[in-house]
Amino acid sequence: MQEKLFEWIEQYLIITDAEKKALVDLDIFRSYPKGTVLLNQGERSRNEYFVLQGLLRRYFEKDGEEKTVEFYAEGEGVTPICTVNGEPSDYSIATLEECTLIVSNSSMGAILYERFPRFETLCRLVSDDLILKTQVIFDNFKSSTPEERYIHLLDKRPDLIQRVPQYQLASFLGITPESLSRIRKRLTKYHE
Amino acid sequence: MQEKLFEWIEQYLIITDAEKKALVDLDIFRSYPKGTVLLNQGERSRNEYFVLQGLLRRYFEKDGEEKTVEFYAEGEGVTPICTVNGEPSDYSIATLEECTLIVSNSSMGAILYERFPRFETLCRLVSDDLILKTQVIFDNFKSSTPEERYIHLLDKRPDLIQRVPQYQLASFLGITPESLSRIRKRLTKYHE
DNA sequence: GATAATTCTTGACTTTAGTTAAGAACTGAA
DNA sequence: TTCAGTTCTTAACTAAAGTCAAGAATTATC
Repeated sequence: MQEKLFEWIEQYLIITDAEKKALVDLDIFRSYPKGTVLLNQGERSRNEYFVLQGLLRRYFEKDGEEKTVEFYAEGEGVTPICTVNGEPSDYSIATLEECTLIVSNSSMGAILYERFPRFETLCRLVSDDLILKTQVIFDNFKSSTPEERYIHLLDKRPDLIQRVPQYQLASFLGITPESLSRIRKRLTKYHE
Repeated sequence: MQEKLFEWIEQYLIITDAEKKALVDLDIFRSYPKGTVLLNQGERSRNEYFVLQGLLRRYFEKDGEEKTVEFYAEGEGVTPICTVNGEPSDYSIATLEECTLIVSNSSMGAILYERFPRFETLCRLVSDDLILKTQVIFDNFKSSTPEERYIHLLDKRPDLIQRVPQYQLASFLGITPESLSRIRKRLTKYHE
């Protein structure tokens, strides 16, 4: 399972065996059953999560509604966003499936940075990459209609369509479940 | 003018005089008149821009339309997004006002990282901060109506309303200029 | 200061999303 | 297998955004 982590890291930076060992020694691998709430909106936590197996959902409550804003599948990580400096989190995080995760916190990060300065390089590279991806996604989102956004999702993250309830997908696309249902109907009509 | 840069940096990390000098020695301060296109969609460039004075706009062409996706005012920087590894840029960048900018490229970054490792820490902190801000903005955007998004903009970046043509703001909000015009009308009606 | 170009507003009309409500389809647990 | 709870679809209606076109207001240029 930890091989998945190393594979992912080595997209960015080749690491030594000593560095691998340092990571494993932190004892950060954890499993959770489906439906586990890892973090509740309003709670303070410094944990960060990286998905080795399974699917996470990040969401928040607004006007009594649950708004789903992001999913994290294998090889994706919940950045410190929800877990900053002991501030109460704006978001909740829950597992949508049984999950194997890497759970770390900033003090572990500090230890790693000190012992292996290259981890800081790694984190910067990962951050820069994430900024880039997020911005492209946001820009596309802005300049698309709900229908185009759904088609785009079908293209880019087809797994989500299978793994996630539609009302959560709808929220993720910034529309109502009813609207998503109609969009799907519209698309099948013209596609067959 | 360079004081502005140091002020901004020291939100994240206090730097020494030697480090300040290293920055200034890179000779990175540049001025551009209003309307200068710094980067054209499709061009390759490794430059990064940080705004000391003035306003930048990032945009791209889609269906023959110019889609404005972001503005960068004083103290904001165009991250390497448009300027990755010699890939043709997905975006254009232009000045909306006369600008004083810091123009740097990744080779300068590499020099700095080597001579002053703390710059890598700085960049990571800045990146993490940007990820956080961008995600919060995106999440709000997703779960808001166009009208709410405009009200939010009024609240968070009132300067933009003054400094940017409305049709570019509309695009930035993901709507048509006509729609923005009607939203403004609606709001003044109920507000006075 | 007159003219041209750009930007903004308005109106009429079309399309799509939001809302509310009902019921169908599916899922999971006893 | 049945029942309850959840999720998805449909329908009727309302509200808002997109589109197209015209003209008003503003800004830039000579």
